Amino acid sequence: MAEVAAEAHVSVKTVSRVVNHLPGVRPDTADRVRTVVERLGFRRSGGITTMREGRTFTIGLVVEELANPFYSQIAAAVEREARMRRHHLITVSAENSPSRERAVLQALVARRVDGIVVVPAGDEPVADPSLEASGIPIVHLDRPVRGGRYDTVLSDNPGGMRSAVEHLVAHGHRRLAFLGDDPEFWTARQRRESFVATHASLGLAGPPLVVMGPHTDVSVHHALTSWAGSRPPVTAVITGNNRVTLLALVALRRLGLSLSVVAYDDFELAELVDPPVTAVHQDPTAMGERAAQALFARLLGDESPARTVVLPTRLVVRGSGAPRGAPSSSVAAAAGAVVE
Amino acid sequence: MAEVAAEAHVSVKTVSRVVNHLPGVRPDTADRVRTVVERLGFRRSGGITTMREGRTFTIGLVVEELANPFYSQIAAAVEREARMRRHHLITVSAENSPSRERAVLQALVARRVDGIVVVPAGDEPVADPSLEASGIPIVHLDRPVRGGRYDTVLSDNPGGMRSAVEHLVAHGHRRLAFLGDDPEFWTARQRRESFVATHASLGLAGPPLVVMGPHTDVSVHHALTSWAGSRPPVTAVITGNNRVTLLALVALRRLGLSLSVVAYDDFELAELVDPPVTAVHQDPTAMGERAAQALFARLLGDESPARTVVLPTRLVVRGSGAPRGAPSSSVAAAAGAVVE
DNA sequence: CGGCGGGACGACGTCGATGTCATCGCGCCA
DNA sequence: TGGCGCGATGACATCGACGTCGTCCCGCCG
Repeated sequence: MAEVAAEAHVSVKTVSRVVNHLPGVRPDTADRVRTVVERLGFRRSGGITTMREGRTFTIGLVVEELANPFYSQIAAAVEREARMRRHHLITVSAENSPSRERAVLQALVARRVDGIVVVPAGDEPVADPSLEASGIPIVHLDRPVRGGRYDTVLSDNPGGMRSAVEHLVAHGHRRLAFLGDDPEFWTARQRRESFVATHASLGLAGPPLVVMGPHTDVSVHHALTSWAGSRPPVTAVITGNNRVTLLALVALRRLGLSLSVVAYDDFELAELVDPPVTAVHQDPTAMGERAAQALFARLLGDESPARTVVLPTRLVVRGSGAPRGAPSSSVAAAAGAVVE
Repeated sequence: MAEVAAEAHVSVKTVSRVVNHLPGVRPDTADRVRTVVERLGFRRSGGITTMREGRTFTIGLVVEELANPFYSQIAAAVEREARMRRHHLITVSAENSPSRERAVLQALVARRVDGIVVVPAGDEPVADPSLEASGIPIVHLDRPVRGGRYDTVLSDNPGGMRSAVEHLVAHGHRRLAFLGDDPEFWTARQRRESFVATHASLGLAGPPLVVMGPHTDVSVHHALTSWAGSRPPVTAVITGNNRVTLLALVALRRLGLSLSVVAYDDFELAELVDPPVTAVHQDPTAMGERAAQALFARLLGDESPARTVVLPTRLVVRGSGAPRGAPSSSVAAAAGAVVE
């Protein structure tokens, strides 16, 4: 800038005025400055406004794994909201490790991001004094954190699971199983609990069948074969999230089993699998939008108490919920057992 | 920092030394300072290093659409490479608009990112003097730009398309069609050209059948029905990218057509579609990694001339390439028509 | 013709952290 | 006991841009 000023025989202040379209500069002087600015390819140093204004017009997003479609849809939504407000988005994968998450959050705070949307890795709040002292607004997404001092956007896991179980039961299934992900995940536990509760409230016989992760193709393979071979056999499986769904569908195909499936987490090609997969749709786009909107509300000065929003899920029926494979008589028998 | 210094009865310089683990501070003094730092929750102002070092330890990624799995895999790979090098990643969707891309690049330059990976929206270089004057390293990914002054990482589109065509012909298909995406995309044009060239080089009869996008379900529906009804009928379709693949598979299912399909762009559930979809695998993860590596090489001072890397594709055979649906005699007849 | 008002412009301080160099104080040796 | 050397520490300038306020000059009016 000093260079430009010298070249144009003005002070840096005048250059500043011209660059920022401030009044108080004679047109001919402004022209001269603009010419030099053009010639020297001068640009403001950007990072400097950070210092004075204390804003970086950048927000951070911490997810588990960016390659997972669930999170990439969230990231796309958050980025769009940010872009609409002339902010940039820094996205980081924390790989579901609380220690990594803490490091990542600290790094984002050090970068002076204006706010953070985070899918928490653990249930415990990140006890980082500097993070709290920074006063940077945070929004929790998809999973709550004990204490709940921050805005939180969740999906209605109990409702989603209930709709899945009820759908299967309505189609005559009486022996259902839940193939959940790692119970370390809050969402996995929520879905398990709702599965068990709904199982009981519908008066289904026997203990609820549940196998939690973390899963590999082997563990899924084992769970499915044992369920299919049990007496009476399991006729329908609910998968706990998109990772589990993928493993389960592959295993079912390889094993030649034709259990009914309801997938928790909808996916783009659900319609194309044979049979088309009925799924609980969570709308990660809406989740990302709501989280970003809550964050920007805080950035605009919203000082109200932390809120928790629970977004509804939607059961997308595509056919995989109907009884298949087993002789129709057995289905009829099962259906005959319905109370009421 | 001044606050800490006053509290600890030392100068800001000494605080600086302690915080940065610089030598020349008595252990007891350092302890005292650390205690105060802890108590006041002091953190370096991050953005400030920008001013002196001129580095932000942040790189930018510009893609078309973050929700598209192809790009989200790229983003995940670039983010991982960046994280390994203690850099942050700002990801922006340019929605395939050159003007938006230009604005986005300018914003990233103003943010003083250290480097940029961009999937160019157009063929023409972004003629922005300030961008070039900034001296910020840029790597082009997936699509080249005229002039080619920057490092570029591409996928072997001609080779990928050739492998797809050859695979289908090897399975007896003689009437193939290409359902390409918008020819505004360089990759779409490359694949079209390779389809036509391979079609000719294999001595297939008749003009190559090509319908380019942009596509909607209607346009895809129309193309597929007209191909299926042509004389002799088309027996195999190559889809131009993951967007087109999705539309085509849905349309085929709805129409009840059983054309063979080879998808350009592999996808996670390709194995689960009925029949499993043979696909040209581009490995977006490797593309993102290579691009990031090239960028960081520049950041470390690599001054060599711009290089272009072309990554190989891999045909993942899953069964959808084999003739289907049509009476076996017609396939046999087609197979009988093979020259040699 | 002199004073006054106002537009145009520049000197200087500011932000947060750090490089540079001066200084301070202490112990040791001649 | 005076001087010297060295480790510890601080004062100050610096980076880039902008806010504040003073200054300068010109034209207009009494």
